[in-house]
Amino acid sequence: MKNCAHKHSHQRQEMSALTGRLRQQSCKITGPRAAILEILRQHPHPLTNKEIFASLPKGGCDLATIYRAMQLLEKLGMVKRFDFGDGAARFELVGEGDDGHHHHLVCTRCAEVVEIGECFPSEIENRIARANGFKAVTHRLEFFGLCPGCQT
Amino acid sequence: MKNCAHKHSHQRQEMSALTGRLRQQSCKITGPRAAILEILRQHPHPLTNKEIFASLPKGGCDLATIYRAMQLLEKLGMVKRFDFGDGAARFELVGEGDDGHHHHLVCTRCAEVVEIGECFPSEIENRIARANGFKAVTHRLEFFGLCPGCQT
DNA sequence: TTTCAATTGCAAACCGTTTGCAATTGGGTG
DNA sequence: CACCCAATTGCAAACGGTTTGCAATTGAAA
Repeated sequence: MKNCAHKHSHQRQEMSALTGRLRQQSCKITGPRAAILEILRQHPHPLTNKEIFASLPKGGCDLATIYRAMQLLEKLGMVKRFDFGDGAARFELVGEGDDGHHHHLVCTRCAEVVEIGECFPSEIENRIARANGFKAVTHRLEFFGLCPGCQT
Repeated sequence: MKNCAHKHSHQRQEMSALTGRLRQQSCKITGPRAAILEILRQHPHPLTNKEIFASLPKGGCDLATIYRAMQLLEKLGMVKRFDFGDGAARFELVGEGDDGHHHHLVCTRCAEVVEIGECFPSEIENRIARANGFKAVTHRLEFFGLCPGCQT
């Protein structure tokens, strides 16, 4: 299955590399898209569409455009969608060749997010898949707790 | 942390035990609530509010009432909320004394759900918590894949 | 049976997300 | 460099799940 042992290279990707990936798919490099990619580049953390919207330079673009851009980027594998269970999707830029699979530790009080290197042991996942006859099994895993600052 | 080794006793709970738990909290045993508990008793699987609504005998109750009932039951720990990432919350009855913590394997095509006995190793969870100074750490974990019948 | 807080139904409000459509625009082409 | 058209955007309306205000209803304690 998935290999979770690799480092999640969070070194900022070059803008040219990002736009190149778009161009390869005959997608236009528009103002809104460039601005969105720039925001994602600057925030190595999962961002909601609304947060991206708020971070956009004045006169940014429509919220709907961000939703559409994130759908596109996700489909192209340039962005990974995360779900912290609060009803809002979050996105993180993914390195080329990487699948972006990793997990987070989220503070249930202040929403601080820490990226986690650990992953669910694939031997166990494989066993679960086999035991139930499932194929192409992945998992969604997030941790929740109280961060140092929020422990009363 | 959590003990994941116990069996998830899915033997149906007595209706009287359920209503008793409600009564203890000075909550009324109303028609809608009894009907909802009955549905949950009969379905040892995560159900959405809409599914509960649809399973209700004719002339059931308002959808809003179900939402309110599930909120109450969750607060009382009688029901556990699950999130399969499709935007709809799902609920399962929880045995008395149990915390209901467990996971599922969900078919991404037909939505079949299998309950999983395995859990994320608590030693690893503890290590993650300690390493980041977090307290009271839990996790949300679900598996997704193609069930035997959906593998083309 | 009386009584009152708890609960319900209904409709409107909310929130994140999607979509139809006309206007705009990137970027390959001549 | 001007042209052209498919790709993209803004805007507003629609959507699906969930919540809420309020007046009417109802358990169950006394």
